[in-house]
Amino acid sequence: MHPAIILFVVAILGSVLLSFVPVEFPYSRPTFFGLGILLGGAVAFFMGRPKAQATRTEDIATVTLYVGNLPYRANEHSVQQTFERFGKVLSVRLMKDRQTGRRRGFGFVEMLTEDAQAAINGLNDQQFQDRTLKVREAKERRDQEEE
DNA sequence: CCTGAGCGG
Repeated sequence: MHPAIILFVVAILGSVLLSFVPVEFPYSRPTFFGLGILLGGAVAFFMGRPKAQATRTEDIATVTLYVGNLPYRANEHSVQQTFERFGKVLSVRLMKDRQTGRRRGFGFVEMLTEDAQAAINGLNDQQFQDRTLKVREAKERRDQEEE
């Protein structure tokens, strides 16, 4: 439900509640309505928060980098640390065969678009744990990312 | 552990 609707309903509810309080209730109807607005606003605030975060996440421009020729002993943490020398790393996925559990020697690193080129320049064809890394923009296989 | 081109869940 939209936060604004909740705000409105709570406000209306607040003013209607006035009819159930004694006549000598010290607060006026507009004041009560105002309290309803405040309460509704608080509800709307907390309901709106996760939504706002999701929107911000979608607004971050990222690229997924293909990382090939990885050593089988490489773990996600070491790869992430390596790429973080060049910028913000959003996610690291090292692909391994689901049946055998064997590492496949490549993976994907999601980075901020503004940092990705530096990571490609800095890491492609560079040595990483005795292997020569291949780093380039990933071909989008499933969903489309910003470039 | 085993493997060496490769673009995923």
